[in-house]
Amino acid sequence: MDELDPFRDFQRTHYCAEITEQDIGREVHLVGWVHRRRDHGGVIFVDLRDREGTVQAVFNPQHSPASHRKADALRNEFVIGVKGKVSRRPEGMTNPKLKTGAVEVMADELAVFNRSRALPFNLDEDLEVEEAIRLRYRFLDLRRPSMAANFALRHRVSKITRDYFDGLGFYEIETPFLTRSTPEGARDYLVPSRVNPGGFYALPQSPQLLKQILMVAGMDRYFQIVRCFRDEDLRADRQPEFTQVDLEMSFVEQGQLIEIVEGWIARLFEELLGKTLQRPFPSMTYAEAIEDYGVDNPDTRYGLKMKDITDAVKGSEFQVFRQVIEGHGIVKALRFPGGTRLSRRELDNLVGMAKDWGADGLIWAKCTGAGLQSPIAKFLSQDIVGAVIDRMGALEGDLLLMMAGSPGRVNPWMGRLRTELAEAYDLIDSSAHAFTWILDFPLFERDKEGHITSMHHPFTAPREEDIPLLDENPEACRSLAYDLVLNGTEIGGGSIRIHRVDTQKKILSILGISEAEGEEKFGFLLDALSYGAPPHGGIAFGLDRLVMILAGAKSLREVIAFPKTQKAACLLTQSPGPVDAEQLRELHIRTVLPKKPASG
RNA sequence: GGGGGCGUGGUGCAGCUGGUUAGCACACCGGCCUGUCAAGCCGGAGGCCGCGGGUUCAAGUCCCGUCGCUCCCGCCA
Repeated sequence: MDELDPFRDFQRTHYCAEITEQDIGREVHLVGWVHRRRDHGGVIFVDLRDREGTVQAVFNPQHSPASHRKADALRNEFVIGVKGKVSRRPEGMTNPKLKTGAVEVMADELAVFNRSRALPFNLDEDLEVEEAIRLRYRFLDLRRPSMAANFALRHRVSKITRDYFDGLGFYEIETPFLTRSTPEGARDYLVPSRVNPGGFYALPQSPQLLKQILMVAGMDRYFQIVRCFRDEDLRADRQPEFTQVDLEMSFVEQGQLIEIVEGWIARLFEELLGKTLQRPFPSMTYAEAIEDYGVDNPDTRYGLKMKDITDAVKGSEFQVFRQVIEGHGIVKALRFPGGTRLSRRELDNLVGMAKDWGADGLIWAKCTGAGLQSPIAKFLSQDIVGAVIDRMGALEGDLLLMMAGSPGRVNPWMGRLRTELAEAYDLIDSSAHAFTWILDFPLFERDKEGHITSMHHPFTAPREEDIPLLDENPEACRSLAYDLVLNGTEIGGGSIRIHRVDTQKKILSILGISEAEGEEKFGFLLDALSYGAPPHGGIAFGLDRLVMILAGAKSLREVIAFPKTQKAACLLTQSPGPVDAEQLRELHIRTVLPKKPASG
């Protein structure tokens, strides 16, 4: 076996990708990985790669017989050092695809610091490789230039974020990971306490209460780039541990906070994408979002807004409409311009899709010169057809898609139909970045069991003018909560908080949390609020989601160095894994595994 | 918890209504080659078709179960 060279007295002078025509004639010392080797029998080319990119090293037997001989043994991903002079590539040999394509390094010396086994997958091509393999060999996957670029971007997002908030007088303050479980929200990750038998810490879902306490503590402006944990099922845009840009300010109102956040986002886009964002960002109320888009995170890169046509179809002969309207349901419609070109098969697919979601049906109607062409046309009088066309602003060639049912079901389904249509018929400008603030969220909502819960969280302040509603009709009460949506993804959300202890107690009581329970779970907050808490509010952003969008990635896993799989496992470290019985004993823990069906 | 997709040499894929020797590209190994850059040419090695069961004369192919990865619903700001 060939000897490896010691790494000694080898001072790197440049990153590979930094070599330019300015360096021609200069001696450079480079280190990195063999990205690819091309052996022509005589001359050998090696694309030498480091974090920043690649440069071509040339091993010529006439120029340096010893290093040429040594280069013969190089293979992909060997770790080497090259000393040599930068030269201009011969006429016609430049590679315009490479940043360093006009130059090359004529190798005088080659040092081989380490070898590599044959690779489990190809690193350089943007071929799709099964994600399980990429994750298992994440150290190789991350060497791919596109991944390196994602982390360079992520670093710059963090750096700009720190600089921006520092510039506005925010303190970066750390909050504990070992904290206590609070009700509401997501499932907690729990950590058993060795010294307190039977006691558990919870990893924070967000530093919510502690940042409010920091405001009470007079810190005035706080921010943190902080890991948060939620033990819920994963999605392409949801990991069990994720990073928030979390901030909180005292003596602030919604408008001012929004302005500060927009300044930050605009700076990120300006510096990272060279894109100037129009400010202020557009906004709509929660009620408008639901009315027009069916969801509270509308993708505003395209139209296809929907409209309520309940009153227009009232009195129709169509049984489904009649029954729904009698049952206080709604009928909503969406206009797809030019949609009459859809074939019967395509329409059936749309209907089938809606039924897969659980919808009772989806009704289509083509606007033709001869009126509405639809399976339900015979149930609709001329008056009703006229009213619908009028309401929808439908033109000849348009397709109308209608759904009837309770608002809680029809709105999200129509919202989903809208995105499916936009995707299927290519209505999305993928280069666009459409921001929308969603304002005036309801303070409360009802869960499946009919219990009243906080829409945002229990510390969100009601709108001043809606406070009287707390007693009469809490569900109509709007809050001072706000979300920022980008291209249909919620990237941040926050609120003005309750700073009066009496209001906070009232909210808890509406939520059905008894005084004793409130005292036990949030006593420290109630205490803090009663010692001169300043008016305050804040917001938190999903850093991973933001970086994902900036990087144009389809999954969070592309911008997280060591992400979890959908089953919340790390394929690199094989976590979660078993622990010793002794460790469990110390923690006063006994595991009870689910029963498996008896085998044999 | 539920629904969809995928699983075939190291990687990416093909393999028809079940049929005899499982194919292609890249990677790998050996050889040739002094200007390539996804180098090229010649040759070679490499497969328990995820795993288990079933149907059948016969299963990569059909059925059931299971495991893994993934997308979505539920859940989650």
